[in-house]
Amino acid sequence: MPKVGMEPIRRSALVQATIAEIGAAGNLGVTVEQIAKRAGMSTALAHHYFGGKDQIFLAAMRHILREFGTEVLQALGQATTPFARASAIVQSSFAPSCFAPATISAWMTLYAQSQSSVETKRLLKLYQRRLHSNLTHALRPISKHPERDAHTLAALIDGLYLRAALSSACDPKDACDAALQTLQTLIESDQ
Amino acid sequence: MPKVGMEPIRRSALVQATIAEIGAAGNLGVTVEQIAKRAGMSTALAHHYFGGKDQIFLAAMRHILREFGTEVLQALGQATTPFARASAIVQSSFAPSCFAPATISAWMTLYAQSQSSVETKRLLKLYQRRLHSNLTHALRPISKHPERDAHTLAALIDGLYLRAALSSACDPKDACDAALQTLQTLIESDQ
DNA sequence: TTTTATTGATTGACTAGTCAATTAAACGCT
DNA sequence: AGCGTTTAATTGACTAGTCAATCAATAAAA
Repeated sequence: MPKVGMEPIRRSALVQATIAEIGAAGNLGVTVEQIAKRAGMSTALAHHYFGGKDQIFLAAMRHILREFGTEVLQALGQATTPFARASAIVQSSFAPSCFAPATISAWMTLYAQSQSSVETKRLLKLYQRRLHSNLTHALRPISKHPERDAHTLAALIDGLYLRAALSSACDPKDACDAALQTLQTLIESDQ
Repeated sequence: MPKVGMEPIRRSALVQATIAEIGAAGNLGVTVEQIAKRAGMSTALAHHYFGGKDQIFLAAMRHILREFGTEVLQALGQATTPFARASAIVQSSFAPSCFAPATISAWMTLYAQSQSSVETKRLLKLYQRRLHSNLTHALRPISKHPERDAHTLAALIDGLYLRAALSSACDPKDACDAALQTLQTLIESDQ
């Protein structure tokens, strides 16, 4: 029963299903059939709309990155002071949505895939550049070394995320507090 | 031409070949056949000694972690002051051996696999615990918050490593300097 | 003769991707 | 409004390939 205009609906369903399946499996060992089944369609249709498995995965990765980007943008919009801006970026990075099992798995997979897929690497670099740029902009009025501190803070966020995501008693709040604490220390230091 | 006592030789060759293949492929999409071929034996023999693909990969991961552990231990042995100890840990984490393509890929794979393999997760936690413990011990005499600063520094190391490993112009030295700089800042801060 | 090392050949299962065929909506023409 | 044509949606069935794991058989050392 073909209804016209299904393409965006199907694509979105496939992206959602992909993220869900990666979350359930924990890695990229997910078949197109599983994804298509969860999205309520045949594998042929999935191939029809995306062309291949790689494209499906890339679309899912882009979706996660875009979602994170809007979350940061929204948090930044409500911040009025430079410190509040830096703080908002940190807090967005440890938002509950970033710790959904599917998101964690997708993020880890992103790192692993970046070693063999240039497009995945490009995506990851894009995320890192944006994070760095946002932090630099926020820190410029309050830090003596905005670039350097942004770099440190960005790496710290990634590292704390890794540790929090891996820990069984995964507590995003502790990681967030640690990052905020270090942010404070960095801007207070003269050196 | 069966010579007795081949087991340790074969196992070691398989581990080396696994790391090399992961480095060449960039991910876990490596077949037992490729590994066995590089190690100069049949797939049947690889299965004979390790039981299965998972075991081969786990052995490779353990090997990398053990190698890193001895590197840290050696660096610690030459350090006399607390600061030198902390510095040695940081520098070991950014040693050239950690940035061999194969090591980078293995490390990324480790993160990704930890989401679906409990044994891999266990290995990764072991590494993190050791790093944290080493840092805490080194920082105790020179930091007002040894535990907290160790946690921060450990996360920073992981994050800086990720960024350095991902960057095209991969410069371990810059990452190392950034970590040392932050170490300095942390122990100088009263707060 | 027992044990260890070793492999070629094979099996069984799985998977990405293709394709021809089907259904019905949309469109154009009168 | 009716009718034929084009187009989008959809899938079952199939292909061609891959891969982990097994096993029976062989060779030589103990």
